Amino acid sequence: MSAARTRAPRRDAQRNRARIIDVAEQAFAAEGLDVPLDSVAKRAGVGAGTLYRHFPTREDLVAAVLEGRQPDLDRERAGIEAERLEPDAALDRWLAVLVSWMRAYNGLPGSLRAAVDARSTPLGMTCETVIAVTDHFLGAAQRAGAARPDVQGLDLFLGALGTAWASTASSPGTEPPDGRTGDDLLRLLRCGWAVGRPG
Amino acid sequence: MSAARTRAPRRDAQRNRARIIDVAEQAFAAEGLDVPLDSVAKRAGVGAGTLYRHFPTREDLVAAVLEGRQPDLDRERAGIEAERLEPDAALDRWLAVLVSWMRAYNGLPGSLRAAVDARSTPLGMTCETVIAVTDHFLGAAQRAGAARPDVQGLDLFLGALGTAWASTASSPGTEPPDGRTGDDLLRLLRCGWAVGRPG
Amino acid sequence: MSAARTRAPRRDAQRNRARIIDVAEQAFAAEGLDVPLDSVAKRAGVGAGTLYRHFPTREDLVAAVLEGRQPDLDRERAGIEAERLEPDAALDRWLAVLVSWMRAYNGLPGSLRAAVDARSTPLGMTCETVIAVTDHFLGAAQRAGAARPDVQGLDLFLGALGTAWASTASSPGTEPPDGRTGDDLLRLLRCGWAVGRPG
Amino acid sequence: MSAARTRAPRRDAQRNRARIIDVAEQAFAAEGLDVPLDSVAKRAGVGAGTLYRHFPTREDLVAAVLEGRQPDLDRERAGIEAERLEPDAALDRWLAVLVSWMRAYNGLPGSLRAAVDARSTPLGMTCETVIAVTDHFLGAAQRAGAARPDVQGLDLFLGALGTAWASTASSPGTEPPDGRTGDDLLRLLRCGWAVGRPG
DNA sequence: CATGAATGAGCCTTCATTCAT
DNA sequence: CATGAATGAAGGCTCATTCAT
Repeated sequence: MSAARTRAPRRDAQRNRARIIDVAEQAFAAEGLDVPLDSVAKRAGVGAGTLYRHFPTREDLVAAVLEGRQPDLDRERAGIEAERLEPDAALDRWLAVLVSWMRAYNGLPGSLRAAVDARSTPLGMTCETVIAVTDHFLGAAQRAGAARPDVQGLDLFLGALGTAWASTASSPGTEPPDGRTGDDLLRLLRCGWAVGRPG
Repeated sequence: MSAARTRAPRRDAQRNRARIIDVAEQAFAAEGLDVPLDSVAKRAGVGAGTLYRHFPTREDLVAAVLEGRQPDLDRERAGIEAERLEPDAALDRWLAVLVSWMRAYNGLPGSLRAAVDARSTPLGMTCETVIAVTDHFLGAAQRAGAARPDVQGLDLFLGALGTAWASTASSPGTEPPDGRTGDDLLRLLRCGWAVGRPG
Repeated sequence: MSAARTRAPRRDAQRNRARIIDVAEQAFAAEGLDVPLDSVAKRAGVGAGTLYRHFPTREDLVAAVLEGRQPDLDRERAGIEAERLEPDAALDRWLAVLVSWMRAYNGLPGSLRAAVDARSTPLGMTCETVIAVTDHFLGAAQRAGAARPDVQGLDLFLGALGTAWASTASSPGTEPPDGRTGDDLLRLLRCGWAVGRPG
Repeated sequence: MSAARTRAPRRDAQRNRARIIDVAEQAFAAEGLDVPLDSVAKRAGVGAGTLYRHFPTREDLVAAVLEGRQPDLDRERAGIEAERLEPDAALDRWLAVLVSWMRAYNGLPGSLRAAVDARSTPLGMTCETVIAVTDHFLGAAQRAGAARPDVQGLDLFLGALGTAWASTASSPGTEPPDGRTGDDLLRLLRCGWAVGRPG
């Protein structure tokens, strides 16, 4: 790995790219996905053109930020699998992770919602990855007879999206309501396949 | 009450108000809740100031439009009750009505979502009315042991909101994906209490 | 003229409109048709939106400015006709007027060139008007056997456009070269019909 | 000629230069002279700096591209002379060639127009070359009494420029109107001297 | 000598809200 | 009470040119 041979005219470029992503992450978290890209560029100490060179589309930037958080998602997944839970409980947990992930930035559900329809975009691919994992957990639950067979990962993904959206303020600044987090909604969503037997 | 002495003081106003609402309804349906108010005013044949006088806030206009559709909702409710279904089936039906109602205009879920947090506004009161009905059906189901006791009408309202949102394109023109209408999502939502036991 | 009865909520609007046109005329003359509209608005002392309200398109503004100069053109035409010249001489004179008119603002030939292809726009209609006059003079010359019968007003208009263009700097700032005005070109253009009898 | 001893010092440079010109030719033809130089560099597989080193100015690049097409022009000229036409017919043919040559790339007339005023630049020298040939044909016609004596090659060059410009859409994509090609204009231009005998 | 990343000014457009008439 | 003109901030995007590597 002592690969310090490659000509590296990209040293600062990569640094800039990383800084942009870093700044964007914070900006998204603080002001939502709608924050003016100019302000991101400024805060990152680069020109507008530089940001644009790296991320021609806002979506591209969002995708890059999410990519940076991918390890977290992988870790969560591994954690769930390591616990060797019942299939339905595992799915349960995964959905909770999903919703939480979607709520990271204001407006993220909306972007993901749009990306699901437009595969092939970087963000669309991120969705596909996540949906695949969901399918994985869902499949196990279905094989165990713990989930309805006519449901797909995409359904759950969209359901989680709606849940995350409903529990998030759409307009930046609106607070995540009065204690009514998405938990109640999530509970409903879980019930969908975990069989909400009151008994 | 003493007949017609005044030339046309309030007559015009009411006519204008009605026309604005009518035009807005069409505009909302066609272009979503984001239509420039200017264009609504123009299409209604009134000045921007007039529209503004009647509806100081876009929310007010939305509320007025929804008010006009309230009878439909009442009728639906009456219809469900007239059928004397099992409590859970009735709730089921009501939720379907709810989601459908929320999907009438692009962007409506978002406005309702915001209004729920800000009661006292006209739109917030509309929400309360609808939530009350939901509580009515939910209560019956709960008393019949057909629904979890720890869920509230607000939860279902928010759930329906998320469902309606997820099944609606945010940007006008984007089609409700590949056949995956909100029905699948709705099914999940219903399952939450309707007991989705595959067996 | 004592017509001060009509409700006139447009008094200032018209004043603004006039001022914008006036300022634009100067700006076009000084910096060419490419001046930033923002600067025109600023110089006219109005907001960007106001300018935009009056002239949604740059073309609309150009058309309005030209409209203001229409009387000049009419006067020129009347003057030519008053002289009762031979048909070919009259056409000759009119073409000179045309070229001169086209050279008023840097970039005008280009806008007119585009407008000819897209009738129905305000600028396109201006073109049509001018072409009609050209057809008038050309027709007379043709009937007198002094001009080729297979040429149309549009041909001469385009020819004049090319002539005006060739004698005007395209990039603002470049001076109208070294004494080589459009006269030489115009001479060529005139010859096209003045002596072009195939027979 | 003595085979390949030097690794590739000048070889690359020349190869790059050639490739850039080649790519630029295609880009100019497809998108006009306004293509972003960045894109040309990218398509040529070189860095922007490299392109810039070879051609400090866009004009320089244009000149280089035209230089590449010079043989065609020479061949045309030779062809005309080989036919031993009457002087006026020869000039006629040459002008047609000229206009056609000017219409090769969108925006070319504009660049040439500017270059005429600024001799000494590479593009200006290209113009001079072409004007010289025009003078050659024109002179012959004048000596034969077939062309007005007070016209110069530069006049015809500018006339051809205007003709080429007027018959070319400025915005890429706009078609050369409804069948009205530059032929009609060219016809006018030809007439200017072909029959313009003052006598 | 090549690379290609960074710069950064500049323009157009939209629309909610106010207020003179 | 209606009108509709004016406001004016704000944001996304491009691209020629430079210069560090």
